[in-house]
Amino acid sequence: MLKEDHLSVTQDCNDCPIRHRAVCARCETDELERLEDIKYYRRFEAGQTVIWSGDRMDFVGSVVSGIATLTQTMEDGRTQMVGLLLPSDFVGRPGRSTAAYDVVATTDVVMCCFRKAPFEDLMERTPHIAQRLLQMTLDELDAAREWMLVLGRKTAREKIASLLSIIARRDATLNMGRLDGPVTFDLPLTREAMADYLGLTLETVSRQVSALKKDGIITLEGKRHVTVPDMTLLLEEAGDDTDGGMLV
Amino acid sequence: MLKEDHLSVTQDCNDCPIRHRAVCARCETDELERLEDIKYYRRFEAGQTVIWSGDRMDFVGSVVSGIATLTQTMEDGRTQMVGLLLPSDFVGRPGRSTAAYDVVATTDVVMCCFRKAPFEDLMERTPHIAQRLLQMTLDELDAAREWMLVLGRKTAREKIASLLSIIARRDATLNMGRLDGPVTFDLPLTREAMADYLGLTLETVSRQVSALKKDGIITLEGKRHVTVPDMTLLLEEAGDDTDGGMLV
DNA sequence: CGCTTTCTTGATTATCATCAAGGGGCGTGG
DNA sequence: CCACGCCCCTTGATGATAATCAAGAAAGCG
Repeated sequence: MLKEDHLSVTQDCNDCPIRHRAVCARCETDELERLEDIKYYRRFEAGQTVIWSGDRMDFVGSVVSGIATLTQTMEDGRTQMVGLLLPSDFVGRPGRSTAAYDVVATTDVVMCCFRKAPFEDLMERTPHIAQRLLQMTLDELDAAREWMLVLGRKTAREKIASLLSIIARRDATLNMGRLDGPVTFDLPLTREAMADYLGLTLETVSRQVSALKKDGIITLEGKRHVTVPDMTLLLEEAGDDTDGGMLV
Repeated sequence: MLKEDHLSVTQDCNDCPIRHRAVCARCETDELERLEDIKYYRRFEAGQTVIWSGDRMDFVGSVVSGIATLTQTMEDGRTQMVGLLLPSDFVGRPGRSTAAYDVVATTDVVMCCFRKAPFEDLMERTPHIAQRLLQMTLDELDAAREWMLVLGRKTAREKIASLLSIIARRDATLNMGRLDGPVTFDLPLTREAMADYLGLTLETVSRQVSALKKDGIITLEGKRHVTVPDMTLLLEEAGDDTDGGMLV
């Protein structure tokens, strides 16, 4: 009902909450204006599929608010999450016409979309866009490689601790929180989504979360609200280099 | 002894075997000339470490010949391969001063290196380089995501079959081979490297290779020379969508 | 308040890791 | 040319970790 109202809330790029972190971050005023010409907002409800793998993609875009996941599914139903899309993250690949992964909204999501063909044209003529996209893609590649170590070599307990650290760190940077005292955040994922992220079953996720709680590494209020009394302990459980630079 | 000779073999970009696939692929003649000014060749012997994680990196570059690996290692020694670098692949990250991963030469390797600072300058002024690097990085990200499915959700047997398919496909495209008859190739990796690639132990790799051999999916001459009588069967073992487009 | 979705916990099983021993190829040196 | 040693690989026995199967509790929602 109010949906259409929400759609029009964020029309002006200057008021955009992701203005300085998204693919448009480096654009000058005139470049932004050209992006405005081809942009439109779309809203997706929690649980809704944004794009099916294999579907034709005629837009690319940025997550403005909410959380979405990128997943791959095998024929027999086994699924692996391969990307977690947060506000300012980019969706879609210039130069490719069909989606390679399922994109699903985990919470309500607002996306700032660009029609693909005009966006590609603009990118050819606007180095600032391509430069920013390169930077973002390199960051994602680094994240993917970190993730590969988690998937390939860590134990279930370490996997859970790793995921919690990642979410805690992100929340801290987004909300200007600090990492040297107790850290508190909400899990944006169900146990099943956590399992798909980590290559585990949801039962194992549940058990390991309980174990970390029993050992005092974390405390829970309800199932989703997590407090980490001492980040150092959590990072040790994750098997990461002892706090190396992370708390700085 | 002949080493220094080899170093000077590939001095002219026009004769370069990776000219049309590396980061310089889109460059015009004048752009290439500016790259020539800042490039130099380096050779690494099999087993030699190209860069240690955490080390200062004052160059970036392309693999000209040979194979190198990107690996991460945990404090207790567990290691995960996160990249397999083949001829034309790019090493290093513009805008970052220290290496994030160990780079190790698996075979003898020749690299075409660019001093980092001049390369970054040149990239700012040469969209053709940034564009090509973006394309290559997006491809790597796709490969990493495919790899994540393998690490997170596939069984040991499927992992081995997946790796063999990847190598077979690559060999076919490099050597203009076909994938619709028997396919033959050499494994460029030891059992241990395969294990680090797949998140397994070398014993499990050995057992699963033997099992695929016993079941007639592959045949072996020696330990490294593999023949796949029927790619369709191997792809089925890998758990991939039944040959979908792969044989085209 | 009842229903569905999400989560927890227990019992059992399967898969892969670990520990252990030995085979085969290859280069080096006697 | 052969013997020795080293590296890489194979195979077997055993054990640990996480998956599977199953039941029920808690939380969210109409």
